[in-house]
Amino acid sequence: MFSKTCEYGIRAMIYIAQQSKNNVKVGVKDIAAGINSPEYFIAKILQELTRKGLLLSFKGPTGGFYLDEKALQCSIADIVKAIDGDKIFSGCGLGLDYCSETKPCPIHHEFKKIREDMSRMLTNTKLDEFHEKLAKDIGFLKR
Amino acid sequence: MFSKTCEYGIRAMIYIAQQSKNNVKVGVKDIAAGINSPEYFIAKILQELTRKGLLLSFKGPTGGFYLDEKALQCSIADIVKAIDGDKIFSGCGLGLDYCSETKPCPIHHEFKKIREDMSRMLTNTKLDEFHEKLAKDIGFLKR
DNA sequence: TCAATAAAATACTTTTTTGTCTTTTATTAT
DNA sequence: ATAATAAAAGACAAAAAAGTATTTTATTGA
Repeated sequence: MFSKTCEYGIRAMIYIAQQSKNNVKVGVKDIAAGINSPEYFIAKILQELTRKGLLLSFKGPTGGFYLDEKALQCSIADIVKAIDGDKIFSGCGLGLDYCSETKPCPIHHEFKKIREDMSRMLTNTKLDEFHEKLAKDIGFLKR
Repeated sequence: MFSKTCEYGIRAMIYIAQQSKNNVKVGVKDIAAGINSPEYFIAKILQELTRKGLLLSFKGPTGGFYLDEKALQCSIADIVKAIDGDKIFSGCGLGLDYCSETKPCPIHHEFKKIREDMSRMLTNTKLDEFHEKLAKDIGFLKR
């Protein structure tokens, strides 16, 4: 469904959202341990998300990654688009470049509904939901 | 969504299903041209599907790939499982190994419905549907 | 029988994805 | 000022996916 990069990215963003409850910035090491991902790899992913403006960061001691009120409005769909692009939202299920309503592939219409449901779900799920969630849920971002 | 290998595989199977209307075996070259895929690559994929019993083939002159009545009962889901495995049907959206009903990831329940819809759709779509379809539809398997 | 045909098997190359490591830059607290 | 900290940047390595080419085996029709 999503690339590994994207899976790690979503998990990290949810983790950071949860941790941002108490306005605390979290470091890469902490995040990697929290979501069970390779440390250097997630670092690269988070830097990319920061560059794209979905995530905030601060260098130096007491630094780390964090989300402010505005960034917490980010949806899972935003993260997926930033990392995997929008193939999953608009691409043809059979990989055809010019598949469309007027020139549909054999399973275009069946796929459409599923893509729309997924798109809606990912768009409606925002990081601030996880911000509210209790600390015990964090464990479920690992393994 | 699916790997490139899987996309080509599905397209080829649909193409063969359509061509099997008149009990004609189709060769790799014909299939590659028909679905606009790399020739050697689709050959390898079809051999794998044949080995797994989803597709029938015959060597030598007048040989090629074909589907009999039984093989035409194959669903898109069967093809996906044979090529990409069942990650898309049962795997966690965030890539967690032990995500489950009792230990769900933060978006487990939202994902569940989508996975189920997709699974149902792919399972209910069988190759013999395409077998019935008109020849003009074939163009929509390319590009 | 034998030349032609077409899939099967297999080896190989390229590209993309995933993952690791080192150096640089910004920031803080002493 | 400066030592410590943590992200940013960028180079590098390994693994997986995608794609290509060659050789072998089975089958047919002349």
